[in-house]
Amino acid sequence: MDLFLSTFENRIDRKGRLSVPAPFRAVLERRRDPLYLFKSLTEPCLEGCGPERIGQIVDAIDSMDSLSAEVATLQTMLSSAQEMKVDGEGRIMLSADFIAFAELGDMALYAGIGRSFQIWLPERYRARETEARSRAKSEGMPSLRLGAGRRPPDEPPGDPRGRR
Amino acid sequence: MDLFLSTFENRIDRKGRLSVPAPFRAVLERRRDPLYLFKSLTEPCLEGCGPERIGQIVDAIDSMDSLSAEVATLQTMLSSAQEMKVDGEGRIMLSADFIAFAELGDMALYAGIGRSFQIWLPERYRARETEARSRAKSEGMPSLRLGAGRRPPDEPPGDPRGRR
DNA sequence: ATATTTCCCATGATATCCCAAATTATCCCA
DNA sequence: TGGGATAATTTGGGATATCATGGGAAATAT
Repeated sequence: MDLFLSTFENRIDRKGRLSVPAPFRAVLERRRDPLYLFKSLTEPCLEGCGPERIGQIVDAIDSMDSLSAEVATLQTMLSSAQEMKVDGEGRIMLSADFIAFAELGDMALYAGIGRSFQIWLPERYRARETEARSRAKSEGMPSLRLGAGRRPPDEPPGDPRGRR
Repeated sequence: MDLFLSTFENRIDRKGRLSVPAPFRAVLERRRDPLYLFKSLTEPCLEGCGPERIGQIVDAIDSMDSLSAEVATLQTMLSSAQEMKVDGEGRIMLSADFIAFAELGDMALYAGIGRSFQIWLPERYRARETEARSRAKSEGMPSLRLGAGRRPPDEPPGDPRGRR
């Protein structure tokens, strides 16, 4: 299983082009998957994924009551989604809409979060990261059940298996 | 699977012509499908799709009690449907009836929602989007079980467990 | 005949392609 | 281990193609 991991900071040039990090491109190319971006529903960032996630949303909509608020929410995700064409140099073009939504300037930060990744204004991402870290310190780690989910709950803390 | 995604805002010119977004045209042309538009049953917008969705509606009607209210409702969709002719530049002409129904002015917003798309008065669509986003923030995302896709089929709908 | 609609071509804006420079990472051998 | 060579990646810019849009002329209908 190959995943989107780590963070990368790239420049948005004056034409609105942005390089996709080579490791992310490698993941998509290995699967021969196109890249989709859509506006996050809950945060000021863009989400990137492959087709399978888009397909899940489409199928969920078809199986739900078309009058429900949830369908409207899922439709909002799809109607903000774009299949990105990657140029010969591995770049995508961010629409003005995307740039405005994530409030990007001339730099963008990719944050790999496993099966998908996000694109943030770098300063904002870092602020959020330090915030998350201090929350972890004061409130303790979220309950993480790694593996098959049957690890004994009394395992000693300080487990080095953090992220990264 | 090629889908209708993203949003596009196009002008309705003084002759009443409206460009179909090139990516949407590409989806239809690849399948050599004509384009159908009909009035939404639930919202002040037009729905666009290929023949397969029209066929689904026809089949649904055939399998239902012909005296039921639902059948009358579905028939309303069909009777409002028009096969649109697309000119050499990829434009359609909206009937006065369609324009009045969706209350369109001189701009139209296409919203791709997977296997179909909608046409809205831009301001109205954006208001609806804002609403959906604030609802998603306060009430959490719709229950989408991403990843291993092993959601029990009997899970209650409206599960507030958002993702992440 | 008069009003629409359809076809055709023109134009401006913008995205895409292609090549090249600059930057960074990787490798290899001393 | 160091340091230079080599390769990979990111970034920039000009040329080209695509797309949305507008308008005139031909065709069709009223």
